[in-house]
Amino acid sequence: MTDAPRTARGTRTRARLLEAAEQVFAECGYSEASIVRITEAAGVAQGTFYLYFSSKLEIFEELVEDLNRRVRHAMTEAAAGATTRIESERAGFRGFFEFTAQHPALYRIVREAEFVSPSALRLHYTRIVDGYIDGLSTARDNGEVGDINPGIVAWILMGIGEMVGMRWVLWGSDVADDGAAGAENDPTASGTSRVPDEVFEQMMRFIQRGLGAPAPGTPPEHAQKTGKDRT
Amino acid sequence: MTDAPRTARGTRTRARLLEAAEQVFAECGYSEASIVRITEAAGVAQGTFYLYFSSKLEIFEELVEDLNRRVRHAMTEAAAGATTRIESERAGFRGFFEFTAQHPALYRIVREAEFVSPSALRLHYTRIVDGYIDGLSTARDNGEVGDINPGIVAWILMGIGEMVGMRWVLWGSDVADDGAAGAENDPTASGTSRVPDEVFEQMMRFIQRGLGAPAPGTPPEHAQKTGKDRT
Amino acid sequence: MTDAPRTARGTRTRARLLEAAEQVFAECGYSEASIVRITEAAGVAQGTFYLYFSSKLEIFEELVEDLNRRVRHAMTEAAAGATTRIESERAGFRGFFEFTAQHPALYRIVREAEFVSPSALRLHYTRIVDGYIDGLSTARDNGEVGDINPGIVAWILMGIGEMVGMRWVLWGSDVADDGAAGAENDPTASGTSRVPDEVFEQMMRFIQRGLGAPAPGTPPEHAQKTGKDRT
Amino acid sequence: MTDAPRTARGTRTRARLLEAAEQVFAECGYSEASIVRITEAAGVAQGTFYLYFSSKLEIFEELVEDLNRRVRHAMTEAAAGATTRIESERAGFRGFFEFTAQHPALYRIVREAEFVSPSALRLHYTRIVDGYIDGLSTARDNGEVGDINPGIVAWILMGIGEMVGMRWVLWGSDVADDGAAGAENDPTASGTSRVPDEVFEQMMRFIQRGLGAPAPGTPPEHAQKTGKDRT
DNA sequence: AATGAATGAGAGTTCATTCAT
DNA sequence: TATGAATGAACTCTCATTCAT
Repeated sequence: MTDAPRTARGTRTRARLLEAAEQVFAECGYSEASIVRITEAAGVAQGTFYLYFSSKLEIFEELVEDLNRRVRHAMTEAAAGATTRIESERAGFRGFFEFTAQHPALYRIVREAEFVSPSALRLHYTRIVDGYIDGLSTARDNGEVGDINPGIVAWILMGIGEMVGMRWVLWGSDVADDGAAGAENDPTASGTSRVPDEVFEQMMRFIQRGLGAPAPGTPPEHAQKTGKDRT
Repeated sequence: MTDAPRTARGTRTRARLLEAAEQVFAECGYSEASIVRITEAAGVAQGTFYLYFSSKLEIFEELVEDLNRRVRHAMTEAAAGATTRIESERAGFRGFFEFTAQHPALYRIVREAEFVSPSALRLHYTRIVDGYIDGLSTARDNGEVGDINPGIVAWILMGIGEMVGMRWVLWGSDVADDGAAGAENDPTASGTSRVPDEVFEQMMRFIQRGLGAPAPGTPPEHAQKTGKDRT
Repeated sequence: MTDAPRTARGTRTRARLLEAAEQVFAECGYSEASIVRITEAAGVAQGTFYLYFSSKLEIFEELVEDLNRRVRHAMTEAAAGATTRIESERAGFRGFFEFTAQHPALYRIVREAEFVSPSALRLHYTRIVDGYIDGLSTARDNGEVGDINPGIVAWILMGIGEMVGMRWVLWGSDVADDGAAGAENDPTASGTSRVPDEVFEQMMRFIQRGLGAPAPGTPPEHAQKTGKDRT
Repeated sequence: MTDAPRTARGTRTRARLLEAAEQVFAECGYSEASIVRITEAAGVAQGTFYLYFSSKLEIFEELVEDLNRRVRHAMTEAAAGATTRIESERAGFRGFFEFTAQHPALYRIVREAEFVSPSALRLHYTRIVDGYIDGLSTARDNGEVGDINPGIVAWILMGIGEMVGMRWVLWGSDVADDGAAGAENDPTASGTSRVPDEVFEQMMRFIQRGLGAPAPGTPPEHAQKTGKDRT
């Protein structure tokens, strides 16, 4: 009754609907987004929507799944060339922020998903977290980080990334915010993401210390202790 | 055209509406919540609502403001007796999680606010963050933590608290989640909040290290203590 | 959330909706009838409908119930003055046909109810049938009719009345129908109903005989046997 | 613009559509039935439907026509071997009930047809009635029944059959119904139809008497036989 | 201060039908 | 002959809001 297109034309239409949905959801959020808006954006009739999706919720969940796949891809892709744990972490966060900057939908959609589709929300977070867990477990076993519990610390990293991403990528550096003034005034951010360098560095330094990781270039046996010496 | 009640009866009605709204918003989210439901829960007629609030948005924003005031109160109250920075931090997080456990509305409402009232959302986060900034600035000047940028690190702490709160307070410890298995199986959480002790301790250790703070029981002259000296 | 009006105005509106619904259902049948049509006919807004009825089905069922009550009232009322069983039967059918002529909705609605609300349909028939059963049981015990099973014969009477009503009241006497030509050409029907006299008399004679009832003015002891002698 | 298939394959497809339609209409009624459902049940694409039928109404009317032909066939077939009028009547009703039991569609569809296609409905009834009229006219001329008006009595028989069929074939014997209790408890019905024997016998006795026909086993010179002589 | 009837725009969804392939 | 994508009007139903009482 719905779902899989059987011709090339159908495939194209379905894809256009998904694109339109991402755009509309990002702009107005789940509940303000309407099928009319989505189909208008996709340039098809309302009825066409129901040829491929059985409800607004269904396309939403597919979209969350899709974005999740893409953000994870962006993160692993970014981290691909890294040789040390911490480099990989840096690259991963960079990838995350850049993806967020390019697809603000991710953030907006995911946060609202709490009410719309709790299961989709959990799956999204859990999948990303699982990636962190893998990396952290390996790093711990290699002595690259301290004796942390990866299943917990992964959520911490997730929280940091999400909040920093919201604050600096989504809101931008022009937000009135006493106290971080220095950073605000410097909109020069590396890459395409809008996280100012100082913010990114502070964040990475915090994480590194938090993980009990040796500073870059420091012999591994001094790990946590000598973290202060760098810079 | 609305707003301030002029009699004691009116004051009571208004309060009942706010209470009902918190409950209804927490249960269904902003857009699913309807005035009918709120007025029903408050035991008044639909028209009565508009005697005290000019729109659904208005009561929502007032509610966010109210919750924000209360969560900050809970945090400072909890931290009141603390003598060291880290103790205060611990107590603050404890207070935060406990409040969240008792008022899941906070989380749910705030996360959806992104689309409903971005300004309310920002105000909420900013106010909490400002509290962190104050504490962190003082701590840095006292040498209790490393030479961090409080305007950035505050957001990091916010992110950690929010994600851990979502994961363990809102979702509970019974969520399937490979990797943090040990923690999951131990639902003994201190206080009324549902964050398992191990999770809480891991989080605090991460934060402490991240801040460049001396580990508890560690002689202050060592490693982390001097973190502030750099730069 | 729906149903009972609390003011005189509300009561009036609800009644207008029911009236409009009867009219619209009679005209177009259940599925072609739309809430728009009903509310337009009632002169209220669409939303108003849902103040008093939670769905099209609900108003339909209430209407069937209502019509059922009224048709039974019309039948018993008509039969009130009758002294013998057969007189009462005659009067009852007369009442039935007259009501049908004035409220064609009854027929149309009830017949379509098979798909819409089987329970309402059954209740409708069962209630009328129960009336027949009572009358027939008494008549049998009095020796006014033969040794029939009232629980079966009642349905037979129901069927006769319904079909004759459909054929002559609803379709009218102007229907092309070879074979009953004589009756057709005589549109003079007693009372306000449109069942031609000959049809009514044939029907009553059939029923009388079928019941094993003595012809009017015949001593009861000859009951079935001498039925032929009358006229 | 549509209609007649030109190949064997087309003929098969058309037949499959009709079959599917009967099934779907019987299940959901006319308005709830959708072309999608019919085509799905038939295993063809939606567009294919319009190759053979120009509209939903058209297939409906063809179906009513078809069923009408078949039910009449079933009735005449069943009555074929009968030697007396009353035997033939019995057999005819048996055939009718059996057909109804096997094709509940007949009932359901026909009753809803009132709104969908009044002309089809009338044609359906009229044709069956015409069969009765023929039989009754002959019987009357032969003195097998009283001096009835076949054009009227035929409709009476139709009504009896329809109501008994609805009550016992469609609803079944397990319907709560005070008064006919004895019959309910005996689900042993002859043939494949579900009309209990007692119900069938009561019905036939009623009809026989109503027609002024001699009871079976009654010497023809008595009572009912001479009913025709009156007037 | 409080009520609850009334509104009407707009939501999601269905479906008979058309048409290019 | 057969497909299935596409249409768009129509449907039922919801809800924030207004207003007479």
